[in-house]
Amino acid sequence: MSEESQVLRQRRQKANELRQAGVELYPNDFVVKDSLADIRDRYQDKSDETLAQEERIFVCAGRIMSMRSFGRATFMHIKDGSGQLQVYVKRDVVGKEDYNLFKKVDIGDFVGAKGTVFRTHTGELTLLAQEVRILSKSLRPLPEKWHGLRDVEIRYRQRYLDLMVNDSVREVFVKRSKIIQKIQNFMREHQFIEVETPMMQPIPGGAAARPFKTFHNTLGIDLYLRIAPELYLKRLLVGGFERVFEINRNFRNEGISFQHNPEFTMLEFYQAYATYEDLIPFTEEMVCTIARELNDSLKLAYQGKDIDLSRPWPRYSLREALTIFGGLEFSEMEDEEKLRERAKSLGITEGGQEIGKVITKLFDFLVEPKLEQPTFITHYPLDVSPLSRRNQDDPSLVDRFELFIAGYEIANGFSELNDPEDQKERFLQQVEARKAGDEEAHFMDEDYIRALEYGMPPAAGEGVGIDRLVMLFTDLPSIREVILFPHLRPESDPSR
RNA sequence: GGGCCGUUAACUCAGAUGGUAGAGUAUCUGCCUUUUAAGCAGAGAGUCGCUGGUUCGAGUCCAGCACGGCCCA
Repeated sequence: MSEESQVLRQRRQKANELRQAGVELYPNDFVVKDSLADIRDRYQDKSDETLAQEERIFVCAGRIMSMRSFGRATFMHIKDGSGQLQVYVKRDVVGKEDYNLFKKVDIGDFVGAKGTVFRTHTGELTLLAQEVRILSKSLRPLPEKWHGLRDVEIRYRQRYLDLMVNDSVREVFVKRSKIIQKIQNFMREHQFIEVETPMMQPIPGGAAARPFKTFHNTLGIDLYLRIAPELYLKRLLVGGFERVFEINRNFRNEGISFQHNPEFTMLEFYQAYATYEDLIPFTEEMVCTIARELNDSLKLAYQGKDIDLSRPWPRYSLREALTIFGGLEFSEMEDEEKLRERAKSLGITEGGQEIGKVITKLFDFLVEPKLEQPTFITHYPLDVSPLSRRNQDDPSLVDRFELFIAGYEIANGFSELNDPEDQKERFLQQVEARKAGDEEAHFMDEDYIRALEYGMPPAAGEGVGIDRLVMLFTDLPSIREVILFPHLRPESDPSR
C-alpha cells in the first residue's frame, strides 16, 4: 500500500478525535423536515422584517460545499438534492462546547442543521443554526472550488465527484431521465405497452453486430448479451400484443469512441397493421413532443449548429441522397462497378462485399455527416436489411427508413418481414455471409422462423437511440457525457 | 489498428536552452462573531504516469509501456 497523502491522514485523525469526544460520525437518527430549495423558494423574496418575525425552526441537511470561518462564527454553504443554502453557525447560539466540536467539521461532510432564517448584511438568505450535527464524515477532500473537477478521466471514473461539484453534469442526467419519461408517456398515450425481453439470449439477433458471450453454469449453455431485442418483440406480435415497446440496454462488442459505448440504450417498438410510412410521422411527432415539453421550442442548437425540428422533415431515397448530398452522378448510381470503384478509391470497403453494403458505406461516408437538419432516408438495399419487408415494386430494396439529425443516425425503422419462407432464406444468406467471414452477420434462429410460421400480423417497428437523442437535447458531443458510468480501461490503483 | 497531444501536491495549473520542483485553491497553526473567490500572519504537503537509456547530472532529451483526449481507419 502506498503512503496516504497528508490530507487523508489529517482527516482520519480528525475523525478519530471526534469519535473520542463521543461524536457519532455516521448516525442515522436525524429526521430531515425541509429541503433547502423549499426554504429558499419560500423566503427568498421576503423582506428582512418578515424574516425577522418568522420564528419557525427548519430542519435540513446537506453536504458542506464551502466554509468561511471566523474565530467564533462560521458561514458555510450546504447542498442537498434540491439546491444550496448558506448556514451561519455562531458560538453564542450553539454553545461553546458544540462549537468546538463543530470546528472539526470539514468541507465534504454531511451535516444536519436546525434553525431559523434571516438575511445577512450582504443580502443572502441564511439559516441561523441553533444546532448542527455531523451526519456523515468525509475522509477525502473535495475538488477545488473555483475550477472544479475538469480532468475527464477522473470525471468518468469517479462520476460521484463529477456529480457532486459540477451542477451542469447533474442537470444532464436529470434531463436524460425526463426525456425517457416523456418517451414512455408518449408511447403509452399511443396504446403501446412497455415490456421487458431477455438481455441474455441463446441466439443473439436483431442487428448486425458482434455480441458479448457469457455462460450459464446450471443450464450449461452459452448465452449472449443481447445486441437488440427485435426478434423477441416481434414474437410478442405473434403472441397477440399489437403495440409493444421496450427501453433498455443493448450490448455490442465493438470499439469505444465518443459515439460508441459497449452498452447503450435503445427504444424499440413494434406496431401491428402499420407500415414504415406510418412510423415516419409518428417519429416526427415523438421527437417534436419531447422538444416542446423539454425546451418549449422546436429549434435547438447543437455544437454551434442551429437545428430546426419543424415538420415535415424531408425524405430522400438512399439513391437520391447519394446524388444530392454525396456528389455522385446518376449514371454512376446505375453502374455497380463504378460504385465499387468509387468506394475503393475512398478506401471504405474491402473487396467482395455485396453491392448493398457498398452503397450503404458510401452513404455513411459521403452523406451522413451532411444531414444536419432532420432528414429521413428511405429505400435501403435488401442485403443490409435481413429483417425488413421487401419493397413491392423493387425486390432489391426494402421498406425501411433511417432518421438523421446533426449528422448522425437517430432512428431506424421498417415494415417487418413476416413471410417465414422469405425470412428463412434471408437467414440462410446471413449464415453464408458469416461462414465467409462476416462476424456481424445474423445467426439462424429456428424458433423465430417457427413463430413466423404461426403467423405474425403485418407490422412496422423502429429503434431509437436514446443516448444520441439525449446528446442532441443536451448539446453534448460525446456519448460518455450522457452515460453515467461510461466504460474505460481499468485504472491501475483505485485505492489512491 | 495508425497519427497527434496530455499525464507535475488532494484539485486547477506553471516549470526556454538539461543543474536537483513552484503558484492558487484545499489542508494545518495563530488572530478574527454578518462572510461569500472573507481577510491577515505563518507552516506542512510531490517515488514529476511506469520502466529502461543517454548524461557528471533528467520533470525537461531518447526508447518502450500504461491510462486518457482528439483526429483518422
